This record gives sequence, structure tokens and C-alpha cells, in this order.
Amino acid sequence: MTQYWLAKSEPDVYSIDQLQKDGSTGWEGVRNYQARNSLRAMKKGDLLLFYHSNAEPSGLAGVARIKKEAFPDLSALDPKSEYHDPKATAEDPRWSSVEVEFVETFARVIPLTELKADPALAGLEVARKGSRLSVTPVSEAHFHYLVKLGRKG
DNA sequence: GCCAACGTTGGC
DNA sequence: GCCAACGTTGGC
Repeated sequence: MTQYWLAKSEPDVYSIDQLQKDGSTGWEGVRNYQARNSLRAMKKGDLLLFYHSNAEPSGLAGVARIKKEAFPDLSALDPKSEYHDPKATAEDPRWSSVEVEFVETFARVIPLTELKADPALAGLEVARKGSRLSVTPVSEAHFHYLVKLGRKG
């Protein structure tokens, strides 16, 4: 059964356009346990809404697919990485990563203001006030609704 | 730059 | 185990 997810990325760091160019990428740098647990629950073939945070505007930019299920996020072990975690060890890297592949870029970014204002999206985690979780599950109904919205342009 | 809403750390 | 202090995320 396909599961649906949402993950945030700052487009200045990694955007959906970059993912399209790269084809696929390792989703690194998640340093929050709840978000990490979502990464670990992802299955190959699951679909992911790509959210641009700290952007103009912030909002949903497209869709990606899980290509490879969770594996250790080795950037946590690299002292030169901005994602370095001094508590991570080779025996217990603590953090996880998944490989995601590009699926589509929306005809437009669906801005956060719109997500918050839409009664059909009640309960969507990213639209909750003060939501900081960078990886969250999304219901199937919300996912399909949002893809339709994004394709409309 | 401000600040709300967290999560994490560490003293006790 | 409690909780204050601190750090981070991310909208605005």
C-alpha cells in the first residue's frame, strides 16, 4: 500500500528544480527524531510532497517518490558537514536518510497561506500553526487533493 | 530581524 | 523525572 508524505527543504539549499536536474538525491540532514521515524517508515514507491520552506512563497512545489528505503545518514558522522552530529558513531549513526526521485513539478507553488485557508485540508500538519516538523505523513485524500491543486496552475 | 512554538540538554 | 535555559525552525 502506498503511503504519502511531506518533506520540507529550503530551496536555497535544495529545490525541486535541483531534484529534477539530479533525477534523484539522498534526503540528508533530518535531525529530529519524529521526522527521522517518518523517514524510517517510508517504503519504496511511497509518494512525497516537496515543500519549499523559507521561500517566496513558502509552499508545495511538487512530488517525489521514495527510491530507496532508510539507510544511515552518514553526513552525521562527517565533522565537515553542516549536518554533523558529534553524538553519532559508525556503530550507531542515529540518523537516517532515504533516496528520493523526481516525479513532477507543480504548475505553481501552492502557498502555505492557501493550505491554511482551505477547509478541505484541515489536519494537514504543515498547515498547523507553529509546525516545525520537516517530515510528516499526509493522508491519501489530502495528497490527491493537493496534487490536483498543484497541477491546475 | 522578530518571535512563536517547539525540541534538546543538563543540573538537580 | 522535573524543568529552566538554550537552540532551532520557519513564518512573517
